[in-house]
Parts: sequence; C-alpha cells; structure tokens
Amino acid sequence: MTTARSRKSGGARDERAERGIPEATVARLPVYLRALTALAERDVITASSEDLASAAGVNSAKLRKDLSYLGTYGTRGVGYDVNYLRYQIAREIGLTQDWPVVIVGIGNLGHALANYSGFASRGFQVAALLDSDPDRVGEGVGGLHISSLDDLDDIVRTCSVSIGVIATPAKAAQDVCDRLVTAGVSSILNFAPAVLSVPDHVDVRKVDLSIELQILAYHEQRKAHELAGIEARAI
Amino acid sequence: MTTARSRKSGGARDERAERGIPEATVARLPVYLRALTALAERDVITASSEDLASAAGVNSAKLRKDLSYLGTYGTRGVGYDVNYLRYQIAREIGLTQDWPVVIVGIGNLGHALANYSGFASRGFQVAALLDSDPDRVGEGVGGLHISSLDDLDDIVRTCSVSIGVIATPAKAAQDVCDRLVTAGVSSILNFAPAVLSVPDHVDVRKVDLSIELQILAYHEQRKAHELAGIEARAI
DNA sequence: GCGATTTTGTTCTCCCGTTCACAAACTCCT
DNA sequence: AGGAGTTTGTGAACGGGAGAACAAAATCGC
Repeated sequence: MTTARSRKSGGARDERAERGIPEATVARLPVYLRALTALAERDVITASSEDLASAAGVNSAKLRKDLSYLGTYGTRGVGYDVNYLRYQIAREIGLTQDWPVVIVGIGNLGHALANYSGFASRGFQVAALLDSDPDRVGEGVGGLHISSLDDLDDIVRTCSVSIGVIATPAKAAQDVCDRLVTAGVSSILNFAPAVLSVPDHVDVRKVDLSIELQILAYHEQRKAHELAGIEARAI
Repeated sequence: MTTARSRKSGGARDERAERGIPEATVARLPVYLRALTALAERDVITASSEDLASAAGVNSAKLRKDLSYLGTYGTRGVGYDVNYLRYQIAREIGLTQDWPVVIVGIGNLGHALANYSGFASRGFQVAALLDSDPDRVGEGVGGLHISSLDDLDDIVRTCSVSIGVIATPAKAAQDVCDRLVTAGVSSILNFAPAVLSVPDHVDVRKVDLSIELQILAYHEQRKAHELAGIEARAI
C-alpha cells in the first residue's frame, strides 16, 4: 500500500472542514495526534479506528465521528494511513506552523514550564520568559534569560506572539492578563488559581492543579461512603 | 443576621445530596469554594447567587442549580451565608479531612508540585516524594526528602494514601501507574502525556499542558483564517 | 399586619455530545 | 469476476447539561 493517496472530492475544497468542529472533538484531536505519532515511531503504516481508539483511550465510534468532521481520510475495509492522518490532524489544529509563546511568572511552575521539552516538540517555542521581580530579570532559565514585564509589548510585537501563559500567583493574574491582552495576545493559558475576565475575542483555558485534586477527593470520599453504606447494610 | 441556622428538613437527612451530583457540577464546586473563601477574607457575610456567580465566572442560574444539588442552603430574598455555604461545599467535596498524596517523578514539574503551596492550603498534604532514580533518593525538596519507588507500598499503607500524582516522563507513566494501583491508590492525577489504563475502581484525571496549548492554537488559527476570509470578501 | 421587593429553588426547553447500528465501500481469495 | 470478509462514515436515538423563566419564600417599610 502506498502512503500517498488522492483526495476523494475533486472539487475546490471539502465542505466538511468548513467552519465548526465541535469543541469536544477539538479537545481530542491532540490525543489522536499523539497516538498516531507513537504508532508512526513504531513504523506502523495503517491503523484501524479500533487500533487508534484504544491507543487514544476512547471509543472507536467516537473516534470515527471525530475524524469525519475533518474529512474522509480513511479507507473502508482498510483503516487510516498513519502518516497521512497525522499530517491532516496537525494541519487542522494549526501545528504546521510554529507558535511562539510567552511565559509570565517564573516561579516554581514557570521554571518547570520553561524547561518542559513537550512544548518545543509539538510546535510551540518559548519566545520569552517574563517576571515582574526586578531582581530576577536577567537570570537564565532553560536557555533563555528572564525579561522584565515592561518589555512585554515589544516582545509580543517583535515575535508576533499570540499565546501567553500565566504562571503567576493568583493576585497578579488579572493584572498580567490585562497587560497581555493590551499587548495583543489573544489566547491565554492560565495556571493561576483565579478567574480571569477578558474581552470576547480572547480565549482563555485554565489549568488548576488543586481543583483537579479536589475533584478526585470528592470521588474518593464517595467511594468510601458507598463502601461504608454497603457494610452497614450487610450487618 | 446570625451565621448559625437550622436545617430545613427535620428528617434524618436531606435526600437531595444522596447519590449523584452531576460531574459538571462537581467540577465547579471547587471554583465556588475559592470564590467563597475570597469573600470570607474580605469579611463578607452574605452573598447573592449573582455575586457568587460573577466571582466564580459563571451564570447565576447555573450556580443556583449547582448548589441545589447539595441542599437548600440559601435564603430567598437574602442570599447565601458565606461561611455556612463554604463549610457545606467543603464537606461535600470531602475537604473537612486532610488527604495525603504521593508525588511520583521529581523532575522539573514534580519539583514545582512539591513546592506548590496551593495543595497544603486546600487540604492536601504531600506524604512522600518518589523517584526511580537512585541518585536522587535522599535529596531534599520543599521540606521533604525523596524516597525510592520501592518504598511505595510501605508509604501508601502507613499513611493511608489514596491519591497519587504522576509527574514522570510518558514512558514511565503506565508502569508507575500500575505500581500505584497495586499499592492501593485509587485516584490518580496524571501529568504525563500518556493514556493510562486502570481498573474500574480507579479514577484518573489528566492534565496535559501541550494539549491545552494545541487547543488554543486551533482557535487562534481559526481566528486568523476567519479574518483572512473577511478581508478577502471585502476586496 | 400587609403589600412591595428581593432572591432562591425548580421546571421546562433546547442544544451538544455520545453511542448504536447499518449501509456503503474497499480488499482478498478463489 | 464475484463472493466473503472488513472497516469506514453517518443517520438516528438517547442522555446530560445550559439557560430562561417563574412560583415560592423570605425581608423590609409603613
């Protein structure tokens, strides 16, 4: 079997991908991408939806439906060409280009993020590290040196940064957020435990470590209660 | 107005909280809790659903519905007693007790997590730091010293740990996960970019930094395309 | 005490996402 | 070439969550 293949529709473009992949699907595409990369590294040429689904930890029907939003990239009776699909998903997500990001707040977490190799390997490059503490400016972290928050505008303009990462304490988060937005950043990944308010055109995603633990604690507590209930009933 | 108040139903217990708060609601309770804590620190006694909702960044109808799953803790015409509601939510999530957690994989991220003060302040205490690298065992990080992965079983048993955090490279994640499960951990927070397979009784939540960035990149790309489309049409 | 006002708790409707199930499409073997 | 066997793509049914809207309940002013 060849890796190259011709697109089904001879028309100008596939209408399916035009405007609007469901949010839930978008959130899973990176997972599929990772699964495909793992398969490619093991020199797997073709994979069925069942194979891919189990590698990605989802149901195969869901995977097929997700992929159908992008276009018809599979072959019935065969499956999906790993490298071809990988490219199509990467293109859809926008990983055929490199995205410069700035990280604001170089504390423990910012440090870890600056050194995280997973960013670079997936098309994100750290354009700058920023901190408001003047004593820290100039310090070297992971091959970069820390810049002053005052240089934000210059950096964003010069490097065409559109994505910012906030790793500051909660109290500083909204202020930093405002400055990022003013500088022209339109996507923000927020690690600070704070609710950010932004204009409509700005996207915010939040990652909150302690919230995740609290959700686990809730379920853990329920397991314990349930067990106690069963035991009580058994007596 | 007094802070203390009597429960509405004189019966044995409120049936509402019995079994089953929607997952989406559970995920928001920690956010409400944080908003309430912030209000309490400013000595606010009472807050309406509107106040709380805006502090938590959600719609007030949604907040009221969420809270109604826990019980009827508000007072019509008045609002919610901040401290009382705070306690009720904390109890519901299971934060009236302390949860010991173990962190496995003390690299950049594990380091940051070990030093993160947000855990301790929300009822989670780090019981142990574990790493498979023998050269690292004994090293001190954030007031604790790193233990060997081989001590996992002892630690989990001795400290009654039910929550584990995985901050290892992807390749080690499944193995570490299996060891955690075998040792008796039944909730896992996974920072490694890998799909974990676990028995039914174990809960897993994943936090994936690069996936979050990829989702932002997708939307960022769409914004750019949309803009280009509008410009093209305008010509 | 009573009407006006405020704010909760809940019902109803709508929408998004998941899953099932099957026809269409492709390969392989004889 | 044709039938058997696979696997995709998708229509349809289903379930859960979001938001609007309103009745019930509490406070406040007179």
